[in-house]
Amino acid sequence: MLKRSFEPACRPGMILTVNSSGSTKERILGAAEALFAQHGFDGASLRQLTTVAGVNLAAVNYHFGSKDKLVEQVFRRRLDALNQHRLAELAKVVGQPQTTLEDVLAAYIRPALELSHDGNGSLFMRVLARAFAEHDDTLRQFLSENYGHVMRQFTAEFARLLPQLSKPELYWRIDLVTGALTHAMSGFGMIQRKSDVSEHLHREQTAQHLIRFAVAGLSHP
Amino acid sequence: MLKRSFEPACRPGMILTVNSSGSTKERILGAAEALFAQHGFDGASLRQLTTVAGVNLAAVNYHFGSKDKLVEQVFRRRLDALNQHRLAELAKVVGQPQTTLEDVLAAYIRPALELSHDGNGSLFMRVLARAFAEHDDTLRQFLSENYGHVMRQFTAEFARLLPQLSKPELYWRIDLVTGALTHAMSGFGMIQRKSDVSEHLHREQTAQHLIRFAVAGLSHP
DNA sequence: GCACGCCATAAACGATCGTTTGACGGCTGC
DNA sequence: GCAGCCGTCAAACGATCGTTTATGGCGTGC
Repeated sequence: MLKRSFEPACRPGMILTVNSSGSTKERILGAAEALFAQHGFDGASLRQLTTVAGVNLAAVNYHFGSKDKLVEQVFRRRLDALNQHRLAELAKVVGQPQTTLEDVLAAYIRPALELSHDGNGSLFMRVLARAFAEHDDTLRQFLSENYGHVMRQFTAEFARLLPQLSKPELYWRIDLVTGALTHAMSGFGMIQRKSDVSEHLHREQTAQHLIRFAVAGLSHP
Repeated sequence: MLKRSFEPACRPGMILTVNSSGSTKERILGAAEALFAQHGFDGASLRQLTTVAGVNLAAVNYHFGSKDKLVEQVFRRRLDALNQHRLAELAKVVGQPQTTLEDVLAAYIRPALELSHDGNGSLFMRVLARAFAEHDDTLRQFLSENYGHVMRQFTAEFARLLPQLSKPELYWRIDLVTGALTHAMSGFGMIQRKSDVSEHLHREQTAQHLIRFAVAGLSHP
């Protein structure tokens, strides 16, 4: 059921395409993303990680200070870009005369979807799904402190577009939709790869499905 | 970000009410459920676990064979009952002349909700949410082998009630709904405790919300 | 009475963990 | 030329991991 073995995790067909490209810090971050997605934060050891990254064992503590700090940087690297992207998209649609729920949801979902379709980005979505499942208070606080304002801005927009819903009701629905999206995004790494034909069309279809699902989940009577 | 420290995990206000009740095996299963929910399968050590359970360190390997087997039993104990309950509820509604989507979803959701509202059962839902996020193939196979027939039965019923949806479309929506439910159930351990007044009413409201959300997510045009 | 299975216990096993250390080469600026 | 920082490296540190072993108490059946 559990696996922490070292050797089989490095079998030939593995991801370990991360090494031999970019600086040491970037290689570590890439390998960390892949191994955290596969084996979790506890399950992935620094020895696996540095082997996959093709760097020395001590490099992690030299460049990041500790394993925990490395975890934090793995989150920061992706979430900074993701939430910036989300805010930019949101700013675009709220400026328009007739903002719809679909527009706002697209601003929330599309950036995450693009990330999950971009090679290593899909691995990060799995890391994120793991993190949500952890229910760790430290992580919760980290997310709230650094990216809480984004969620608050979107929530305010949802509240404006769905005035018939009470606050608890709205929060609840947002929570459910968030769960569905996280679940879906973290799974795309596997589903999506089944047919790589017309990648762009597939991505557009996916976006439409997710947005429609979210609209239905948020606005049903 | 990560915590595997031993001492603070056993601070006074902790869950550790598990010990000193029931047989050794049951105490171990209870403590395992709680610690796996909090710290994950890798993060929870057998030494924490046996301390919380009030049993000897060797007891786990004596009664279960290994830590992995213990994990499996933690799943079996709850999932056997849960899926049996689900099938019983499903059998009730499909026997009726006019089966609705709400009925089938209620048969799927209510048993899980009851489990998540029952003390340690809510901890198990968190364990389950973790397991889903792991994306572990071994676990996937375990679930498919032992409980796949339940999901297949429900899926067939969904397909019968939603003939306008293509198979891929249906599977997708089920996946999204499953993600939302797992996310929600695993979170109830925290949300629900905020107001313990009229527990039964709250539970009924929750069930209604989840079912309506699922109906909307599955059957939107 | 006593041999035998069942279970709890303490102690130890080897392996692996995250982290630290000290030495070594390559580079820049004086 | 050489002092000084930077990044890399092998090696070791103590701690903790899952698992195994040896011992002994306790009850049951012959």
